[in-house]
Amino acid sequence: MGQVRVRFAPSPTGYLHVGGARTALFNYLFAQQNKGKFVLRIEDTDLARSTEQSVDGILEGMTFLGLEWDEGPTQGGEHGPYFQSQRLDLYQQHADQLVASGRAYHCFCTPEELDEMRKIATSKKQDPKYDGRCRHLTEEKRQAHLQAGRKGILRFKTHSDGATVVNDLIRGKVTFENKQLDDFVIWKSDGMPTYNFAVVVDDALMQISHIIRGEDHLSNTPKQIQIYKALGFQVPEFAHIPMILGPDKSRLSKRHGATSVTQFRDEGYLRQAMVNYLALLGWSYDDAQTLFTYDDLVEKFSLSKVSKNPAVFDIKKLQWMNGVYIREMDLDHLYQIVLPLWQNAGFLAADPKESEVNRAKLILGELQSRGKLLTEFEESAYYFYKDQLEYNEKVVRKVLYKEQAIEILTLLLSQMLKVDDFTQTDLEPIFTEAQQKFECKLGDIIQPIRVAVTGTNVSPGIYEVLMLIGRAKSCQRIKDAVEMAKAHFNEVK
RNA sequence: GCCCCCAUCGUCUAGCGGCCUAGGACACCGCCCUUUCACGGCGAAGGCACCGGUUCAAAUCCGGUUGGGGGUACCA
Repeated sequence: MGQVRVRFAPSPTGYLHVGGARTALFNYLFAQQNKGKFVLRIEDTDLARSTEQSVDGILEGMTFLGLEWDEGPTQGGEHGPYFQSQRLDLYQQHADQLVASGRAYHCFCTPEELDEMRKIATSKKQDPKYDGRCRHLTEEKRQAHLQAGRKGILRFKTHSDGATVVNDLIRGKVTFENKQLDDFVIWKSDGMPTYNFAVVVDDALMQISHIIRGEDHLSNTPKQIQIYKALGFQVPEFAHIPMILGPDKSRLSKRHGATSVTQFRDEGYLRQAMVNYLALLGWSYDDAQTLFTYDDLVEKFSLSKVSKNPAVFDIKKLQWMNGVYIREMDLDHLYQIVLPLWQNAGFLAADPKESEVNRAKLILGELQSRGKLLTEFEESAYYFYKDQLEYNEKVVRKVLYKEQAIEILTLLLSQMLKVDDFTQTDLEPIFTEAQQKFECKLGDIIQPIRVAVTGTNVSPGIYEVLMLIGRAKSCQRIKDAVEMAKAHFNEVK
């Protein structure tokens, strides 16, 4: 076997979705593992639907996932160009070749005629295939059509006898009867080649050795194989990986929620989690390992372990995995990632002082095991930074609007103002003494303070929270809470 | 309609004829830890789609049924 060359060939008609990303990942891993090349090619022959914006989105998604391509749009390569729209002359040459060799012919049927043809066929319970009526057009008629200004299209003359076998690396031999195929279009009237034609010319010319793509392409493979052969190209290896489905088992799409990888990034997912999860969608290593580093994947990935059945995308597992990677990450690294988010939220200055950085890391350290998404750290950190608390009304009513809560807060407030150092060592005794005095559980002391200081009943340990918020602000908030509770009781009366 | 692919807990999967009274992970439930929430620890529940074969023996091989997915475009 020569050098391994694989490719990812998205059409820029939308963002990079998880299905495409997973396909790109498998290609990337396979290339890395075999010291081969990973090619990125943009299949933009659909003039109506392709957009530049989509190209950017796809590149952005790939970059986020760390799927670096060896040849492609940005840096080129010796088999370029890498946009199909810039390879028209190549397709033209090969189409001419097929016409010259008698394997392709002009067809002047109108869409209406074709429609009619299919309807009749269907009503007669026959396959709605093209009947090949233009296959034997005389040269005069052909010229006449051309003279009349009809552009026409090109159809491939398929072999209808025998069978075409796709030797799939994942599924084994898949046999298609050639009589199932009709003379399909290879050149459209808008002057562009069709997918099934362009993909073959490109993969052959780009010397792709293994075509790893979604299972939705399996049924089209026999057509492509016939073109490979008609053009005298060597047929590459194929590996059709299973589809990714939504929770309702239908093909994953926008209506299932987030499906573009950049959107996942924006929602706070880490590259490692995304890659790890995607890798496990349709592939597994053994019965024990679920966490894989990039290097691990490159080493352990194999097409033979790719499963044949479609996989349902499970956001819950992705979230769990994201949490795992957040927890595993060392604090400095996590800080670097969260920094821009916090700056954006106004928590930290563009160029924070060292003391601020240290405090931010301490806060983040407390939050680290409590978040599954990076974006959660914005909400869970706000009371360390913002002066104005957003009280959770339900919680306030339940915890603060109690006669005893006012007493507890008042007592603790006076103690906290007196204490030498605002640290756990000095703070803890205050709480335990209060607990004894009120003859209650420690939690009954802590919860009112927590709500007073954070506005909610969920936070890191209370001593850490107090220390990180600081004496002045903590005491002020407790004072505010007491006022608020008192006001509530006055109102009730 | 026709063609192709697929079928193990709710989900992702291990399993490639006896090691399976089917293993792991997520989710769910319970318990522990505890100062709330997480984290962590322990435990429970939960599956070989169905029907026939082949075999001493089948989740594993074969056939059928059912179900799901894909293709059948001048989309890719």
